[in-house]
Amino acid sequence: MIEIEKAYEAKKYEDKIYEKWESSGAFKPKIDKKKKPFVISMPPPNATGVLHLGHAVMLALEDIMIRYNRMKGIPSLWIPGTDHASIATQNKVEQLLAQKKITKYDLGREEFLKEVDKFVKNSQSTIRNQIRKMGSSCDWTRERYTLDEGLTAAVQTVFVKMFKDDLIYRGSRIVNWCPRCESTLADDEVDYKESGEKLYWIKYGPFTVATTRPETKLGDTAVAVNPADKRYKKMIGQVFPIKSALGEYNIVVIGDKSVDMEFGSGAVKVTPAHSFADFEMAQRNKEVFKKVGIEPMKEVIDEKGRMKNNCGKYSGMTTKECRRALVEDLEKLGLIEKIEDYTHNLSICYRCGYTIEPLISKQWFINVDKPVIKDGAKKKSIKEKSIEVIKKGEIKIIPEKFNKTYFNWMTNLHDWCISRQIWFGHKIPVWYKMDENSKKEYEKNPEKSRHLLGDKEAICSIEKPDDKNHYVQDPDTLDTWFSSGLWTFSTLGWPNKTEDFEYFHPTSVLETGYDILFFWVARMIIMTEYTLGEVPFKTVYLHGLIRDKNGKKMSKSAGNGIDPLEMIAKYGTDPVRLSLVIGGTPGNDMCLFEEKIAGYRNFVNKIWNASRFALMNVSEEDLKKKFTAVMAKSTADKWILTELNALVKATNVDMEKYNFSEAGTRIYDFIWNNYCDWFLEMSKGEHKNPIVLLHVLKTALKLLHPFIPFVTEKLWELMGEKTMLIAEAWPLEDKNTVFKKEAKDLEEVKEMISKIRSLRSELKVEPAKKINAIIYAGKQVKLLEEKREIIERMARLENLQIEEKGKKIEGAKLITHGTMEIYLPLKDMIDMEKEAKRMKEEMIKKQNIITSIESKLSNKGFVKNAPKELIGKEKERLAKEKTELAKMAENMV
RNA sequence: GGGCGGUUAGCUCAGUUGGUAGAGCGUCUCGUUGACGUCGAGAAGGUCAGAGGUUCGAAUCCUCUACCGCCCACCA
Repeated sequence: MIEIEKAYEAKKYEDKIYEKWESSGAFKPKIDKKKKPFVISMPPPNATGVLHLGHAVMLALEDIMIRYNRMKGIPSLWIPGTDHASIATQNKVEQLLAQKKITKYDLGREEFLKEVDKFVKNSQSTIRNQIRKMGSSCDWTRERYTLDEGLTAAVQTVFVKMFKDDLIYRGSRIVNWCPRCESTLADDEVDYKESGEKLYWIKYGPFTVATTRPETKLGDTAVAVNPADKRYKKMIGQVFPIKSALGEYNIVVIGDKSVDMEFGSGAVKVTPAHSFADFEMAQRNKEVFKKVGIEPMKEVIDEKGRMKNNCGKYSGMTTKECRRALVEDLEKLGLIEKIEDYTHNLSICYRCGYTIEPLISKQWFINVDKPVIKDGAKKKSIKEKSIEVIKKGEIKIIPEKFNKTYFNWMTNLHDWCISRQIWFGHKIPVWYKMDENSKKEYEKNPEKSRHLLGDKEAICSIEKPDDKNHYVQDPDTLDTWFSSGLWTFSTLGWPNKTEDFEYFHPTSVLETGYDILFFWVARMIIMTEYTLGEVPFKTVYLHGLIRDKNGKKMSKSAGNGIDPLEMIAKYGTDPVRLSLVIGGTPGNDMCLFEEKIAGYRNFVNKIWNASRFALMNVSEEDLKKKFTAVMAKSTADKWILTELNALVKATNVDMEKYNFSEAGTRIYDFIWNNYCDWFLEMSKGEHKNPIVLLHVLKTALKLLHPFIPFVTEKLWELMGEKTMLIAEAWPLEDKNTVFKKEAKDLEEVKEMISKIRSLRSELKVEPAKKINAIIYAGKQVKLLEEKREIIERMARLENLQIEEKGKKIEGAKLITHGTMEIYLPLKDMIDMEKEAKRMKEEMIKKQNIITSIESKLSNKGFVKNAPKELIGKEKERLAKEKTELAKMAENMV
């Protein structure tokens, strides 16, 4: 008899257990070249703040995978880390400084970066603690940071390699520009927001054009029409003077298929320097511009979103101010035909929400179409290769539906702009030669002297050029996704040929939310295939977003967010983990609400109490005994062991298929229904077998450990185990513990008890009231005699008479159960009339079932095509239903 | 505009080679039975969005429709 506390108190144990795991070295895999390792690179949380539910679900799922594989004896490595998240972090620090009325320019680059580092160190330690709170069994000795020394070396090495391969180039192109961040953004870093705008119809030489951005009129160099448009066809190639508030200017008419004849007037004003579509049109019509001597690129908006000094009286105005002023002036000139309300999608910065200003800028790009990766005799572009690895199945995405999304994105990928005008990040390893004067000028104000950074004598190298006095490093930093794209191998020590890298790469699974499939997953594939010529991981597991009870996105502003840490404090980590895993399927969003967590807290407590009961019924001696199949004594023992074995088998299949929700649900069900409600209840009588009681429970604890590591570990300890559960071997099938006949017999007994209980309840017999029963058991007399005590206790019977067969008992209620007849003499206790009616209804139901099975079995097609097993089952069932109905009919008379 | 999902019990969702519709929560009726009221026993509740097709048999496969959602593109 061992007694433990009445309820599980997570808070009391969790931190201590985590420390014990960590200090035992269990998180650190042993390199064993004979075994294939299991590796997950943890998606590094941004170094900006705190853990949210997205991280929590990520940590829960990855920990399940890692613990499961570790218990299977596979060297399992889970590398944690953080991402410097250049723009996000810089913005955050800028905001904090703004509260003190300080700008980054007040501090200067160096001082500002010191501030950022301070901030990052602080949030990193917060994040570390939170990852620990979730019970994540990651290897902290290998923790990395995208901006640490080693990773910086990896970033520089890859950049130089790409530069040498001519894959990276610097060029003036139209880019997404955030005037607030004063930086470029990649195409997929642009968000769209529906916004109510005006559509201005402007008289435009011989045309009328419609635009939402009249201020860009100052940068117009053409009007585009569809070459098939009869109205304008003849004008293509001609030059027209256009009246404006700043006097006249010339435009050329170009023909381009992308112009929609139906929209507006069918003629579009073209501002190549400030619109992606216009830029492309100008590219396609280069020759036309050349012929008439018009320079297509007329830049009128600067990096701060203000009108350039070539804009006369509008110079210095913001685009918004300019729009207002210009429209007013055009109205005075009678050039505005009409103004309509119009809704369209505004491009905004995904980090700060500010309106994007497309403009021409000199930036670094990665050419995604250049054939550069050797593949046999051919060379393939990084784009082609990245598509191929998914097509060939070298990388498997779960769920598969994302393959299509991935292909679509990858196919339409344009050259990737990788330079950012952000201070915080990896500096670009390119050096520009300058004479002394230029250098002085540049250093005085780098922001305004970018034009001095000439390409001609630029050097790309990690080291500063020898002649360092004449070189200035590129002031830009790299897109944060450039470094996170290298994450799976840079964290393993690459570019050094470390043992870790050789052994652990490629990694096994990349688990993350589907929302960063493009941002990160796709870029990892690109970068890794290019750099190493291998995949970064073999499986991509994508989880869904966590939403609130009404399916709404959780957000601070909506106030519907759930803080995982608060929930952990209230209910413990284990329930939070379960609530994030069970009920979720890969790639699908999942709702989370507090009641759900509370429900799993109940489950955790249930396991605790089942263990409490088991421990109360075993001796210290029992704890030391080792279970073997021969220790199974009773039918109940054999039944639960058979069920347990089926559970182990099914769980293994689910775990291998990444069906964690189903695996979790199944174990939950086993513990609660099979183990607690039946086996434990049965064990309260004569048939007690402490060894089986313990063995089944301990096996279930092992299966549950990846899901709810804390409570299972604690119970493991309480069961007298000296080694930790985290390092225990994963349960495997044991055919010696399968007892088909006994399992089936016990199911019969269970079913019988249920039927008696059900009838009692329907007839409103008080639960406490003991009643008599006579069972004609046929061949099952022996079984029922063995289980007599259990049946009596669980069905609340006073006097149980078991016979092989006998006569109908007048005035007693009959329950038919296959060939068995159970009579309950309840005459005095029930309303016989009502009961007769109920009985009739039941018989009709039975008759319907019989009819439906009969028609199925007389269907030639069914008999011919259905599997034999199924036909056998149906026949068996028909016989059973028929027997039962006959008995009922007999009893009615 | 292009693509992808979803629609199953009052609510949140499972349902993996097509073979008698499931869970949790909620509801109702009982219950102080040797662990657990963070509990137990029992019950009610579903023409699986709609229409057609394939099949002996469809929630499951195909086609169409409706509604909801997401992603990509971005038309001035």
